[in-house]
Amino acid sequence: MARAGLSPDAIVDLALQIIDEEGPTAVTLSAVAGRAGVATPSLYKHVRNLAELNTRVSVRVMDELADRLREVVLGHSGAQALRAFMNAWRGYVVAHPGRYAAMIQASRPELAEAGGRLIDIVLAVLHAYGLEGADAIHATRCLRAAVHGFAVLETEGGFGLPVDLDDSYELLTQMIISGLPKPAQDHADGR
Amino acid sequence: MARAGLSPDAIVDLALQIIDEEGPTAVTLSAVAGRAGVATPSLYKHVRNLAELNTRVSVRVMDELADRLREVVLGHSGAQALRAFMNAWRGYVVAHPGRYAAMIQASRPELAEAGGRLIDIVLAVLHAYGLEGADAIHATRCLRAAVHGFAVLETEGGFGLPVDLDDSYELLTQMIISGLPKPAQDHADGR
DNA sequence: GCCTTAAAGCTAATGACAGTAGCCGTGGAC
DNA sequence: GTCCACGGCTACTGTCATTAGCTTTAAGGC
Repeated sequence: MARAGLSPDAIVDLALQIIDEEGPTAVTLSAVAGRAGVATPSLYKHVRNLAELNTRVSVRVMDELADRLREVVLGHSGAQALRAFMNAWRGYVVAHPGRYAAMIQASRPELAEAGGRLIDIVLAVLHAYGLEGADAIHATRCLRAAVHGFAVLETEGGFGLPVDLDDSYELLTQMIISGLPKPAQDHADGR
Repeated sequence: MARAGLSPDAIVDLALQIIDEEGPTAVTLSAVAGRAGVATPSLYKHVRNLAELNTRVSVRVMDELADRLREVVLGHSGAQALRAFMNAWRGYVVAHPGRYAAMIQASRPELAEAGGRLIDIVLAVLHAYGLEGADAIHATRCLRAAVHGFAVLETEGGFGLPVDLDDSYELLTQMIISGLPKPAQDHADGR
C-alpha cells in the first residue's frame, strides 16, 4: 500500500473540502477517510478523535478570518477601520457560510488562543478609536454580538423577508459606529 | 403493561427536562424513552423522528420566550419597551441557556410560524416607535442580531474576561435605542 | 358482560457512526 | 542490509436512529 501522506493539517484540509461542498454536518470520520483514500481508523493515527478534528477546523477558520480582517483593517483607523472590519466579517460569512458555521461549534477551552487573535484585532481597531480598558471590552463585546448575531441569522436563513440585507447591515454598522463612546480623534492615521 | 400515557406534548416535556438537567446534546430518543419508562421505538408512535421532536421543542421554547416578551413589553412603549424587551430576552437566555441553545438548532421551514410570532412582537414594539415598512424590517434585523449575538456569545462562554456583562449589555441596549431611526415622539409613555 | 379493533406497546434487526485493539508492511536511519 | 517506528489495515464493540412486524390493552358497540 502506498502511504497516503496524511497529517493533521491534510486532514483538516479534507474536512474543509467537505464543509465547503456538503456543509458542516457532513463532516464524519468516514467521509474524511473516504476522501483521503484510507480506512476510517487510520485517521486516529493523526487526530485524537472527532472533537479534536472539529477544534482544529475551527482554529483554521478563525485564523483565516483573522487574516482577512487584519488585512482589510490595515491602513485604516477610526470609523473607517470599523466599517472595513464589519464589511469584511460579513463578506467572509457570506462567502463561506459552512466554514463560519463550523467555526462556531467546537469546544471552548482549546479555542481560546485562536479566539484571542480574533479579538485582538477588534481591540486594535478600538484602540485607534481611543478606547482602552473596560470601555474597550464593552465595545468589543457589542461589536462582536452585532456582527456575529447578524452572521448567524443570515447564514441560518433567519432573515426571510425580501428586503435588502445590505441595507440592514448598513444600519447595524451605523448603530455600532455612532453608538461607540467618544472617538478620541486621533484624526486620520499616523501620529 | 400499564400504558405510559404518552403524547407528543408529553414527549416534548421530557425532552425539556433533559435539556434543563443535562443540556441539549443529551436529548436522544433513548434518553427520552428512558424517562418515559418506555422502549425507544415506542416513541415513534407519537413523533415522526428525532428531527420532528427537535422542531417541536424549538417551537415550544420560542413560544415560551414570546410569552415572556409579550408580557414584559405590555404597557410600555418606545425606548421603554425596547429596553424591557432586550432585558427580558437576555433574562430568558441566562435563566434557560439550554433551552435557548435547543431553540436555535432545528430545521428552518417548520419554525416559520413560531418565529413569526416572535418577530411580530419586535415589530409591534418598533411600530410604537413610529417605524413601518422597510425601516421597521431593517430595525428588527438589527435588534435581533444584537440580542441574539449577545445571547449566543454569552451562553457559549464567548465572553471570557472578568468584566461585568450587565454593563456590556447596557451599552448594547444604548447603541440600539439611540441608533434607531427617528422615534416618532409619542412623548414618554402613557396617553 | 363479551367482542372488536385501533392505538400503543414490545422485540428483533439494520445501518451509520465513533472509537479501540492488535496485526503487518514499509521505508528511512543507521 | 537490518531494524523498528510509523502509518495503515481488519475485526470488533457500543451507541444511536429507524423500520418491520407481533402483541397487548382498553374503549365502545352490542
